[in-house]
Amino acid sequence: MMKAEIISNEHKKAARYAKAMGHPIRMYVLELLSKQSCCYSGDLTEILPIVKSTLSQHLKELKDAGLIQGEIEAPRIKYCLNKENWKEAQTLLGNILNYPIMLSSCQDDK
Amino acid sequence: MMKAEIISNEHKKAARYAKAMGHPIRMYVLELLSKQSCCYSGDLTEILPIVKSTLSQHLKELKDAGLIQGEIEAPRIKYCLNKENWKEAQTLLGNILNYPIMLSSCQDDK
DNA sequence: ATATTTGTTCGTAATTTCACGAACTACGAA
DNA sequence: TTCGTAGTTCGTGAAATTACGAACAAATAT
Repeated sequence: MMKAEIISNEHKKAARYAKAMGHPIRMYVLELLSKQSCCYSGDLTEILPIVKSTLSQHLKELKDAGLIQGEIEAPRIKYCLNKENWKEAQTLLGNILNYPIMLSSCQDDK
Repeated sequence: MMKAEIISNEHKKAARYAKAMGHPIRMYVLELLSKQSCCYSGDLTEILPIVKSTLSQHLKELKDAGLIQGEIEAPRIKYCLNKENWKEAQTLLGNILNYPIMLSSCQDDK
């Protein structure tokens, strides 16, 4: 049995989504989109403490990870969640996060 | 109003947890611990396609992020979830992931 | 006392991430 | 056509990530 197979595609996908969420700016954008359906990157630039080229990189990462999608609404770009993949992220990450916590045999860290 | 304040401590904490989950090996370990209460790093080394020093680094990252804790059980080390922080991760990430998906005005990506 | 087991730390190297400013593209408005 | 607005891409640099093997530390076993 190949060692590598222990890591399933689901582990990889879940990790990919988690990695995309692994930055405060990107977490902010995702939270916003989970609550407000869409946003414009211009508005984000005005609010966030980074310049537009940096924001563009973060949005690209979210796009590459499949979590958001952009639609041209000239001259701006409207962003919203990629619903299909967002559901997958909910499922994959939820499977891990929402598993009932077991009684562990490690001493508690107070 | 300071731009930087837009990013809350909760965004930062959630991103920190997500980042720690953002690698297939670490995702595997967390999934294992969410289902089986504890594990030994020696057993992981035998199963995972990385050498022990690399595994040690990944476990350290999970520890530094607060998601797991280790207890010496000489000559081995027993790892389990840090329940308190795991619950926090469930809450913070759940708040974002489990928000009901809104009807978006972006065209669907089929 | 010496060897074995278990895991961490160190040194190294390749790659990726993050951030910025400057330059560029695309579009609509004047 | 020329100008302004909205974003992306490019070039750069600093720092972090990922991985490995070698060396080390700590405890147990022989």
